[in-house]
Amino acid sequence: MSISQLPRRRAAAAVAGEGATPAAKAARASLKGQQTKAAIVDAALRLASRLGLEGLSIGAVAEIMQMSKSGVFAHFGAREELQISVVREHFHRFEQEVFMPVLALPRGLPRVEALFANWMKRVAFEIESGCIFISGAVAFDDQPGPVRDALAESVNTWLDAYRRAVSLARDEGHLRADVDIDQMVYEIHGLILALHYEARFLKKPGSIARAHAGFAHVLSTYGTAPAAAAGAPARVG
Amino acid sequence: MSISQLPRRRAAAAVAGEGATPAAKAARASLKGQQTKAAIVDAALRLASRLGLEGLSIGAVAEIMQMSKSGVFAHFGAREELQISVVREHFHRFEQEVFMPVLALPRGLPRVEALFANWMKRVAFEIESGCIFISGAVAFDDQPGPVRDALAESVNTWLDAYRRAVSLARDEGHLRADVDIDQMVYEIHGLILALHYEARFLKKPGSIARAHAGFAHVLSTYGTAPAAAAGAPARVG
DNA sequence: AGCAAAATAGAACGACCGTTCGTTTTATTC
DNA sequence: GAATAAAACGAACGGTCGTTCTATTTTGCT
Repeated sequence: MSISQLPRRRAAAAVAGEGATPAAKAARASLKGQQTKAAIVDAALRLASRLGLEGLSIGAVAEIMQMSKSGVFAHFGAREELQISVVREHFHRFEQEVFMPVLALPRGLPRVEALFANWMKRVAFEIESGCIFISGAVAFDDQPGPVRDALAESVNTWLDAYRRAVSLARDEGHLRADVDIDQMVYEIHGLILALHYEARFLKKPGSIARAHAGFAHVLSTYGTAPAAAAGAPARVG
Repeated sequence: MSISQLPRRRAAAAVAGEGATPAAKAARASLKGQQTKAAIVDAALRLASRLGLEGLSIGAVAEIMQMSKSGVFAHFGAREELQISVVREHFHRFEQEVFMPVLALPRGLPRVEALFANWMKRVAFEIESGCIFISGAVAFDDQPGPVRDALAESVNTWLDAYRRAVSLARDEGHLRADVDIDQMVYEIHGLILALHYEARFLKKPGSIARAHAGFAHVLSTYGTAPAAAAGAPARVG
């Protein structure tokens, strides 16, 4: 089970050889090849988190891997492919850490709350390393191409998953019947973006608490729980 | 009058010559020099809005200006100085378009609303051109130096000004007495960031309306107006 | 007009980039 | 272990970048 029907990366397909297209010289990969490629993507992901997707250079990755530039390059055939691999890997980890765990919870408000908590946890961690979904969005917002497409697809897949969770919560009666799903997710997304901005760039303390308080505030408005009807406290310690 | 006590760019100071420090070869600028420099910064600002501050190259600016690279370079002595000039110019225009007009309004809620409206208007315009305060924050969030400092100083100056306006509104009794200023501005900032993200990167329609609805929602929670007490409509057309 | 200074041009440098190519080393398979 | 294919290397190419240096033009002032 996965976050959506996103076309999965052909895993066993690479082993088959698939007709041996000469132009796309993907070829069949050996065991060692797959391992080092995965290690390269891992290193590249760490690098791209700090420097951004556009700041990702093959030479820097090669130095970390203690490999030659051409050795790293050969695994991807183009820098763009490396960038796309990084985006996919980031999405995969995001899915594993944020989305998958909540499937064990009952649908409705519990999942909506847990998804936000996991999302927050991840972005809070990324305050120090940087978030590719955020930095990549800025770097590629005006630059069409496959990297931008992969990035937008990942983000949209996640946001759609969140909207579905919110929608279920409304169906369960945990949220007001007239709640605008897009509006609620928009406001929650803003809380996350403000966290990344104020904590990572401005280095303003207390941002994590403000994100949590903002979420409680959103719930108190759109939710149907009796405790929230009177309005949540406007101040947070 | 200005948005704050931010140290203004020495305007007439450059004419004096100030002891002729040889290392800082700013020297005295002729009339023509000042004009072309201003034109360069204008072109650079437009370019940096699209490509980001780090994507700003002297060669590209020179081509737009129909000048030689070295001709452009000589006005700044370093690329970093050009970037800083762009940041300052962006701040200056932001101040003129967003902050200054509201001083004509009575303090309190009217100013808070007008500031948001102007802020929104500007960011909505920047959906097509890009916003330096947002793209620059991501590009320089992990890269210390004078450019980052200039950027953070500008943003903090603006956010502080907004916090002061909110604080006055609370003093006037237009907001709840227990409102947390930082919290409220954090949430409003999130609405702006979400607008830039969803409209410019994801190209999702209706984002502007959602930002407005989000602001109304914030006001209905922190405000004291009787109409807002029952809660604003959760859905927006 | 004439002179000093500022503005601009042009060529070149060193660094880094992604990419290509031919070779060599390492893995996998029979 | 020999044959074969994949992986890795190392050098080089063409390009862009910021920057430097020297020469030339333009401007501002008396």
